[in-house]
Amino acid sequence: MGSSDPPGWRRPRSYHHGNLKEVLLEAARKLIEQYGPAGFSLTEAARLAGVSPAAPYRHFRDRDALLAEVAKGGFERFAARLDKAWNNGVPTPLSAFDNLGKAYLSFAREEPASYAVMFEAGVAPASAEGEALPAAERSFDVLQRAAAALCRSLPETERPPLKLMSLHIWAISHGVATLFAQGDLQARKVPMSPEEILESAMLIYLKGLGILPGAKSDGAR
Amino acid sequence: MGSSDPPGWRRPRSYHHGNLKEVLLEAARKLIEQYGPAGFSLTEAARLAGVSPAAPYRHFRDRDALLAEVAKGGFERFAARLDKAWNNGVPTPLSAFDNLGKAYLSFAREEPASYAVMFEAGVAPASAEGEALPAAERSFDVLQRAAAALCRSLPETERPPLKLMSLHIWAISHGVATLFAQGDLQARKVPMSPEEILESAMLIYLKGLGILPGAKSDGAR
DNA sequence: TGTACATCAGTGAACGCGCGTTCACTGATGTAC
DNA sequence: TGTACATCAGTGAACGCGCGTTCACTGATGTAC
Repeated sequence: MGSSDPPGWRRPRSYHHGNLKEVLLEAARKLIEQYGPAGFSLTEAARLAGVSPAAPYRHFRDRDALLAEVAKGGFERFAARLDKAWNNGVPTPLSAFDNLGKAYLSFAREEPASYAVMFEAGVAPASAEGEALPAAERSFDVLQRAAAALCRSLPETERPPLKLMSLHIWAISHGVATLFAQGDLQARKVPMSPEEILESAMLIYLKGLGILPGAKSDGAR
Repeated sequence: MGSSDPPGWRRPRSYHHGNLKEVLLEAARKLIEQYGPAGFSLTEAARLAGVSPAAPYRHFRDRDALLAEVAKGGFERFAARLDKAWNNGVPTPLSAFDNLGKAYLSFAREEPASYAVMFEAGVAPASAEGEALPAAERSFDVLQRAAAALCRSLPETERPPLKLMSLHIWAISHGVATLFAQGDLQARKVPMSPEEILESAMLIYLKGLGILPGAKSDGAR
């Protein structure tokens, strides 16, 4: 009936796949998850998508272009999830910050391939022409806005340099994510969950900044 | 004159190389630094060492065995350097801890290939049979001893779980090392050195634990 | 000190394989009239 | 509504390449006597 098909999604019919680009990206992510960014093969991704090895070249200039799109898509979803989790610091900056950390870890766990391509390989994400801020910077921007909001409870003279604080938060999150939350060699005999490790580290860090009150024994004072 | 040659080191003569194993490991590290652990090729390492592609098989069972030895050697040097930097907490735990962090970063910078194979790829380091504690655990053990020493100034009731604190320290160091200190895409438009980032993060973290005194404005109290 | 011989550490040619990429092609789709 | 045609998105065969690995080999080294 309708003259226009529903955009983006079609059942694979016969000759024309209709959905190949997205399917190839997903196949690539699956392969990268197993073999790493350098171990991934365009031919095998095509095989996994059920098309001939030449088919991907209708959608990507070459192997590197596909990898770059994996990174780009990853950064976009990453930025979106962080932003949503932060939720403008509502209801409170502290609870929102906790959500932000959890979102960071769950992205790294659910999309380990994207995360690896984004931060590990020397792959520069394909910069979409029309985009003002690359998604990578939008991700970092969420962290920076969170840091700023957390600092607002502090007298101005005691606030740390915003950029530096954001880098700290990023480094701690990234460290926990890559050491403990990445799939493969999961459970390094570590009895705690990545979320517990990250949250406790952040609590101590925020205490160190004076954003949270100090040790419990101090409460009696 | 002497009936026994100096062990380990000989000038490459003709047919017998004398030093091939170590040279191959170094060539591998150089290649991994450029192309990553999965992009490294045994054939090219042999070429770089100036021997035929079959020669490596006199020293390593296969490609994976060489990679595992890169990891093992890396962990050994890593543990040794951390241990030396920590120096049993002398002269003071705080200054020694600072040295420890710097040693962590300089290892990651000077041996990025080793560091990548150690922590990035799914490579299990070849466990030398006679060794009690694998070098990987000895590395972590240095962090744990440092954490313990730092905590000694704290009343027992306020000490954090040692293991957790060590994981925090590891995660922060690893995060800074992989995001900012690894060679390739150096300088992510970050105006600070990795050392500055790590040290400032650690200072705040230690303040949060009560090991260091709080914010300056507190000093007047 | 000299010789015989086992062992060690290389060579170089060859193999089968999967990869990235290209090419001329063809079937399906969408649009103009 | 129907037909002609341009365009899009696939096919499948082929290429050259570098890789990991093996094999029979050979030159150098070290040891026994």
